Amino acid sequence: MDAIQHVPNDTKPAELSSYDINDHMMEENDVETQIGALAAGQAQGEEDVGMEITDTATSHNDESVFHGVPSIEEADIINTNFESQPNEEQQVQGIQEEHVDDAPSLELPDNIDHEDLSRLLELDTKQGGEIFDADEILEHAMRGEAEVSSGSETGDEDEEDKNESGKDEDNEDEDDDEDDDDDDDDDDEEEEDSEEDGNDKGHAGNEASQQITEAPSRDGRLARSNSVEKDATVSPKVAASDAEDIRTSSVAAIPGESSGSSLKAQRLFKHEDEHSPAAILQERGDLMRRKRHDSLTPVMFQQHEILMSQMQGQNSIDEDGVQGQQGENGISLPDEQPTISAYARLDFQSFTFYVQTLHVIIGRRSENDFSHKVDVNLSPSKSISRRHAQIFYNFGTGRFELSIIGKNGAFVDDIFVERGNTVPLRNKTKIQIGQIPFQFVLPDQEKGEQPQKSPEPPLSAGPEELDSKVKEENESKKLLEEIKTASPVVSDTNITLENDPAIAAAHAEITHPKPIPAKPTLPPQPQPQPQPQPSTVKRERERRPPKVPKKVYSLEEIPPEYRTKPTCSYSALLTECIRKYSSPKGMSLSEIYAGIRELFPYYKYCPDGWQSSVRHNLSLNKSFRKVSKEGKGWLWGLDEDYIAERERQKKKQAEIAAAKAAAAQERLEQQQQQRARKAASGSSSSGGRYDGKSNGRQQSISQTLAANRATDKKSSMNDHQRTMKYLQEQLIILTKNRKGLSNQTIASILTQALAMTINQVTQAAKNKGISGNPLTALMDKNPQHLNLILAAAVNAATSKATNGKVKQLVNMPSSSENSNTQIKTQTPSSQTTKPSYSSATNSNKTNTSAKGSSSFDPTSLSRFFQPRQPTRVSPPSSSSSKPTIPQKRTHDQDGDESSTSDDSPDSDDEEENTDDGNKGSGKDDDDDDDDDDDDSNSSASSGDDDDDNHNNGKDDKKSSNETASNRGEEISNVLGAGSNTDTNDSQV
DNA sequence: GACCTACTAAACACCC
DNA sequence: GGGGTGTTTAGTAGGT
Ligand SMILES: [Mg+2]
Repeated sequence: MDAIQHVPNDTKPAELSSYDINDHMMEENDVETQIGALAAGQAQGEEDVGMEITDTATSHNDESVFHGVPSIEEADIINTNFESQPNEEQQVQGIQEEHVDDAPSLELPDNIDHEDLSRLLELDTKQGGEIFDADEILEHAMRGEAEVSSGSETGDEDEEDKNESGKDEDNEDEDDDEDDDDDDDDDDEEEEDSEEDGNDKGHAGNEASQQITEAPSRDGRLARSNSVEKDATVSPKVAASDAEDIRTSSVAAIPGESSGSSLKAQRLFKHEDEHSPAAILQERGDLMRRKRHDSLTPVMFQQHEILMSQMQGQNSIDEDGVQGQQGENGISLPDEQPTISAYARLDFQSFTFYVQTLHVIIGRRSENDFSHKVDVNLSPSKSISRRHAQIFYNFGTGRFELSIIGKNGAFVDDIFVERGNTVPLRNKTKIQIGQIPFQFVLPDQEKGEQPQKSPEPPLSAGPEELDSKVKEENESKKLLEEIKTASPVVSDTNITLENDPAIAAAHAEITHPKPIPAKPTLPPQPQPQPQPQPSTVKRERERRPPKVPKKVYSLEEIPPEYRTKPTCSYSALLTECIRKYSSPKGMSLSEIYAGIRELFPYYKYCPDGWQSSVRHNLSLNKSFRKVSKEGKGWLWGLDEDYIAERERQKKKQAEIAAAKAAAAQERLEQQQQQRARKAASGSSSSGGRYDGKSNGRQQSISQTLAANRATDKKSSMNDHQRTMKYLQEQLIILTKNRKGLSNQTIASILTQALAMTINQVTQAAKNKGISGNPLTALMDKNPQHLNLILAAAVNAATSKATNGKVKQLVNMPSSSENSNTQIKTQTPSSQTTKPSYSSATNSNKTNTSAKGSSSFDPTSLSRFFQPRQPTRVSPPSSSSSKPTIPQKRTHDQDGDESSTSDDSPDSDDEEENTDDGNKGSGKDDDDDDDDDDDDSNSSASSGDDDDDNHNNGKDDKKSSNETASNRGEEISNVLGAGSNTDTNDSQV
């Protein structure tokens, strides 16, 4: 127990997890304080760091408590503490044991293929990079949180880094990214851990630490064993006892998936974030941290076990928890198995660090820096960067890889690897960072039967099998998935899970000790596992038979962030997933499922059914192609050519659109000028509409694709185009006097103003229950009002764009007189109504609208509309009922609660399109901001991009402003967006 | 109301 | 033969 208590998973923050070599030797100082901070309070007293931590952990251990989950804060604190702490921390993270070199040899199969460094390098950049990308986001979030919670530490780190070297900074950045990854991993782990912890009571959380230190107390192990059960299947290999451990590990494995996912989790978070804003971010951060903490623990694959066992029972966990000591090694319980579950271990001269998470950061910890997560603190030597290297599991390659972040590089198998390079790690790979040599050791796979078997690996767990068996993984993965699902909560949600009793219970089940060794099984809740299983081990499958139906989560069990369906389409999901996790060989369906779960935890909790959609998408969407056949099915990959083609088209169209827009603007300006001069009364016709089309919309690929269709729509477009044209013209007029603002600024202002106008009008109309195109209606019926709105929007946008330097670009008509002069010029292009600007009349509305020129007041619109109805009947009520904002298939949201429901969104479909992907893109927008960008890939976009457009339409409404503003694109663009996004197609 | 897009579900056929 | 996989079709829902 103690041991378990020692370090609660929770407590461990990612950082916590970190293991300092130094720590061992060094002090534990800070920890205490931090610990004290821990709110839990429990801990504080306790002890030394370790204890304290433990305490918290302990408390947490109790499921209830645990669930209570240490608030993020606590977790964070803890983490920090841990960091500071030496021993425990060490334990936590990895498991460091002192080690006896002798560790039983792990036999590692070399599943991992060794590749040439060069090769590796290549890989690194690619794959590794991607992974990290996701993390980056997380990191940001994390940092933010960190800052908030912890305080400044992050800054410290950075500073330190800087101090160290400019490069370091870079490294740090990288690190950050990595960290993110780590976080993710950790998170996953944490989840797992948490679960385990919950079950184990602390152990789980501790796992990492426990493992590390402890030899695992039996209890812990037992608990694990429970978890192990799940794992069991996974890694049969290990001896029975080991098996148990393994199981635990497997459990972890399960989590592993999650863990694996955890990496992605970040992204998920992002997505989630999308759903929920800042709060979510914070949560993420918290999660991240927590996860991290937890992450320390986790996993476990059999390998670990194996390792452990091999290592000797050494570690074996003493129940007691010697945890910390364990590091030492040894000991242990043979039978039960040592239990440390880990994906791999790092054998240092004086200690051993167990890699229990999918991402381990190796570097130099600065005492005050909590922000940086350093799982393995090599030395205070400046020659070692804070984040000098990171070991992570590359799902794409299915193996662990070492990415060198530190400026001074490192030696891998006696080959110098410069910073920025990534090298694959295989069993017994020698690594030297600074003056510290160590060896990367994988657990024997043999024992486990298949090295990887562990299921999860696929995405999550990767480690296990890393290499080989991807396929097998599939199965295992599935298992894992299931397992995950079972435990899911844990993993993903950490937090929530904690909260949820049910979850806890589930966890408990999972962890339950009972089973011990042999049976793994997963427990997902239902799990029958205990069943007698064959003795042996691991055959999860055996257990599976009972196959646990996927657990149905209650709302409470699902973390709030994961209750809503991601807004992105399946095509976007798939694109992102494949981009991020796929190996050159492609991804199997099960891997894809796992990847999606990782990226979007929502899918961990929702009822099955989405897989069908995924398959449907893969088949129909041309962006996805079969890469190679493996096992029952194919390995899927992205059809980059197709995607690239689409991209090209997209760009092309964008360029064309831009050109048109520019031309149109000029024309308009000229025309307007002429008009002004001539003062021609009826000038109405502006001359060619400059293509309404031109509105500037850039056609996206999808659009292009859809172009054909678009034509059909043209008719409908007319109004839209006309309206856009009108708006564009008006804007141009309104911004004639640029007041010295740069074109860019003006463009931004125009964009924002347009977006604001569209949004406000649209929303106001919706609120009023007006369907149809309110802008057009307004333009036709009350152009003055529209002009005022535009003017107000322009001023608001101007103020915003210039940070208040220029509050007005347009002189708002005090009341009646509008500044209309300008406005007057205009007329809605074609049609009809020409606004009689002259009158500036409508002061009322105008005024309101005008309100601030600076302040844009949409409300005025409502007024407008109300009366207006004539034009459209708007049953206000009904419409009103609807959410004003057109969310895309927000249903989800609505449904959010119902996880099951579907919500969802978007998607792709392609159908015809062939395109496939196009559709998805819509979301992208959102994503774009977030992810895409980051990823750059735009990935999502890529495949889906097209879709995006479509989506855009929907989104646009919502975010039109944002997008527009963000992008600061040209007016035309904005228009395009604003109007109907979909229109894109239409545009054509 | 017609069309689209996106999603879901189900039916089938394949393959392991 | 079960189950995963891949394809196809039908139906639905929200949006334009
Ligand atoms: Mg396809």
